[in-house]
Amino acid sequence: MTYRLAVAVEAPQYSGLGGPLDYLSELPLPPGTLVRVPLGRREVPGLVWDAPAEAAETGRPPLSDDALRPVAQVFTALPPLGDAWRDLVAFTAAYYQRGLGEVALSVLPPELRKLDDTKLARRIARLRKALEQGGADAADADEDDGDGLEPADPANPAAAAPPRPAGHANEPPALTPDQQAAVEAVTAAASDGTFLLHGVTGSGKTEVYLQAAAHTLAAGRQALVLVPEINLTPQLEARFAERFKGRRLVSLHSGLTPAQRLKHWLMAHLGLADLVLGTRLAVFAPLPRLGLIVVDEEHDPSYKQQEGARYSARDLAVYRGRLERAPVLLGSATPSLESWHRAQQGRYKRLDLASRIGGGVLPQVRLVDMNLLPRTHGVTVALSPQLVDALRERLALGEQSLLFLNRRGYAPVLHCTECGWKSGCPHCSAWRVFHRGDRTLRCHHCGFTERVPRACPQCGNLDLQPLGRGTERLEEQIAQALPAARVARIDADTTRAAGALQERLAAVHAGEVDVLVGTQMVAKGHDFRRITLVAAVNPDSALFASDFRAPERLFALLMQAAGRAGRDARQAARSQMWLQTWHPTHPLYAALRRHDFESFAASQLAERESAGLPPYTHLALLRAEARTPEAASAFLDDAAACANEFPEAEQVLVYPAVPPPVARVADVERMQMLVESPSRAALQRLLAQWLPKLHALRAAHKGLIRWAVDVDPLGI
DNA sequence: AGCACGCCGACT
DNA sequence: GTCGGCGTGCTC
Repeated sequence: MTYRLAVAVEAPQYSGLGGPLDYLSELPLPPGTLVRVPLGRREVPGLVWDAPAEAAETGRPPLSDDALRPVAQVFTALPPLGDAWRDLVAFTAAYYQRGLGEVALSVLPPELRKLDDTKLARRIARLRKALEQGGADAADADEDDGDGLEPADPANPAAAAPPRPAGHANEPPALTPDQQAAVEAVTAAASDGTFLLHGVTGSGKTEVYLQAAAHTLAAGRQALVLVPEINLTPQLEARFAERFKGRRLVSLHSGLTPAQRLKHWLMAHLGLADLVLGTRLAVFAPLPRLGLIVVDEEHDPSYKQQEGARYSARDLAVYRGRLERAPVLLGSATPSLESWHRAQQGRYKRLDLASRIGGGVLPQVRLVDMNLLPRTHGVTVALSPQLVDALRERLALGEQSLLFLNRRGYAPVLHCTECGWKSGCPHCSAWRVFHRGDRTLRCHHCGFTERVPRACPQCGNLDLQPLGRGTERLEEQIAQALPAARVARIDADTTRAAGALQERLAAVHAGEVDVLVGTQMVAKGHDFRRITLVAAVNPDSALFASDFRAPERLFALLMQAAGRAGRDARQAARSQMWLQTWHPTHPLYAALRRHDFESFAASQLAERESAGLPPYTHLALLRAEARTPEAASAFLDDAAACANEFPEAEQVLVYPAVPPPVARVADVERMQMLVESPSRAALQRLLAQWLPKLHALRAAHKGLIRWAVDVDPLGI
C-alpha cells in the first residue's frame, strides 16, 4: 500500500512551488512530520502538510501516481508539528505572500536540517536523560551537544541584572489594585482574547507578566514571552528564572549557538520547557500546551522581520493566541497606534497600570529652547549651559546621568572648509560617518570604510571639519565640560565585542560611571537604579521626517528614555528628563511633558484618519532594486499597470514609485511603491493575484536585481 | 532558489 | 578542438 502525501517543500514561492507538492509514502505519515524529499536533482527538507489537494482546489490537473516520487527520508524521532502550528505557518505564508514550505522550514532551527533521523533520535534521548538526571537546570549543564561550542557565558543574567533588594526572591510581591485587576483579567477562567497592558516604565508590567505566567504554569500549560531585542533577554530571563525556580525556562533567539537553539526548540516542542522567552522568531516555537503569550514592549519596531517573510511577530502572536485559545498580553508604556486603536474599538481589552509602584513619580520633563542660546561663529553649542550645570549638580551629588543621542560615530559628515567637499559614500546616496577613534570614514549603509584623508581629496586643503555630532563627540564634549566625571559610552561601536555590553552595564550598575552616553540601545529596557537625569541631546530630527510613523517612534523612544530615570523611588522625586530642542512648542513635546500618551495617541490617530493612513487603511510596499533608478521605476510602473487591471483595483490605491530616503546602497538603486486600501481583504486578494504576474514580469526587466513585497510595512 | 541543459568566445 | 560565460526552464 502506498499513500499520497502533500508536502510543503523548501522552495520559494515562484513557479508554482509555493504550495505543497505531492509525494508517495509506504507509511501513512501524519501531517506535521519532517521529511526529506527529492525535488528535481536534489533533495530538500519538507514538512508533511495534509492530504493531497483536489484538482478543483489547485486548478491543476492531478498527477497520476507514477508521476510522483517517493519520500526520501522520514524523521520519526521528531513528533509531528501540531495543527495549530501549521495553521500559524499557513496564515503567515498567505498573509505575507511567501511560499508555504519556505516559511515552514525557515522557522525551524537551522541545525535540524544538518541531522538525520538517527542523530536526531540520539540527541532527543540525550536531552531527556539529562533533564531527568539533573532536574530543571540540567538543560544548561548539558554542555556537550555535539558542538562543544557553548560560549563561556554570552549573556550572564547575573552580570546584567541590577542589584535587587535582598529578601525572599521566590515570593511574589503584593500587587497594586491595578496589577491585581490585570492579572485577574488575563487569568480568568476560560480567558482568551488579547489584552493591552498600558503602564509607564516602573508601573510593574513585568510583575503582571510573572503572575499571569505563574497561573499558566500552575494550570500545567506553557507560557511564551516575547521581547524585542536579544539584549533585553538576559535581564528578563533572570527575573523569570528567579521567580520560577524548579521550572524549566529556555530562551530562543538568534544569539544562541545552533546546538543551543535546537536544544531549546526541542524542549519547547517536546513540552519539556514550561517557559519560552525569546525574540520575534520565538513566536513560531512549537508549544504543545501553550497557555499564554506575552509580548513585552509591543510597539517596538524590532518585532517586524525585515527580510524574507516580513512578518510582524506581535501580530502573529495575536493570531496565534486566537488559534490556540490562549490569552495574549501586549504590554507597553507607549502602545503602537494599531494596538491602541484596536483597544478603543473593543477588539482588545485594555488594562491600565496608572502609576509607578512604590509611589514613584515620573521624571519632570524640562525643555531647553536651543533658539535662545548664544551663537559663536554662527554655530550653537551641542550642550546647553543649563544642561551642563544640571549634569555638574548630579555629579556633585554622586548621582548618575544618561545622555541619549541617536547617532553613533564622531560626526555624521566631514567637510572641507575650502571647497565644500563632503564625505559622501561612493557606493551609496549617504554620507560616510567620521569615526575619530580609529580615524575612519565609514558608511553605515554598505560598510565601506577608509582611513580619514589627511587633506581634502578634492582640493588638498588640510582643514577638514566635522559637521554635526555623534555619541563619540558627545562623550568627548562631556569629558571636556566635566573633567572630574567618569564617562562611559554605550553604542554599537563600543559593544561589538562579546560581553562588552554586559561589562559596561555592570560598570554602570556598580556606580563606576557618572555620565552614560549612548544611542537608543541604552534607552530600551535596561533597569538603571541610580540615574536621576536623562537628556535627549538632539531629538528634533525625527519631528519632521517624511515617515508618518516617525512621531510615534520618537514619542515612544523619549518616553522609554525618560523611564530610565528615577526607577529607584527614593530618587524619583528629583529625577528629570531634559530635551534640547529648536521646537519647544511642538505638541509632541507638550504631550511628553505631561507624560500624556493618551492625548498624543488621540491627536496622532486623528491625523492618521484624515490622511487615510494605518490603522484606518492597510498598506503594502513593493520594493525594487536595480542597477539604475530607471530600471527599478520601469518595473514598478509596469507592476502598477498590471495591478490596476484587477477588479480589486477599485478599492486599492497604487501610488507612484518613489525612491526611499537612501536610494542607493552598495551601488544598487532602490525604488518603492506604496499600495493602499481601506479593506485588508481587498488588498490581500489583489496581492495574491498580483505576485505571480510580477514573477512573470521580471523577465522583461533586464536591469532588475530583485523585488519584494512588504505587507504592513513599518517604514515608508 | 538550485541546478540543469544549451549555445557562442579565448585558451591549455 | 575544449572550458566556460550566464540565458531559459523545470522541479510533485
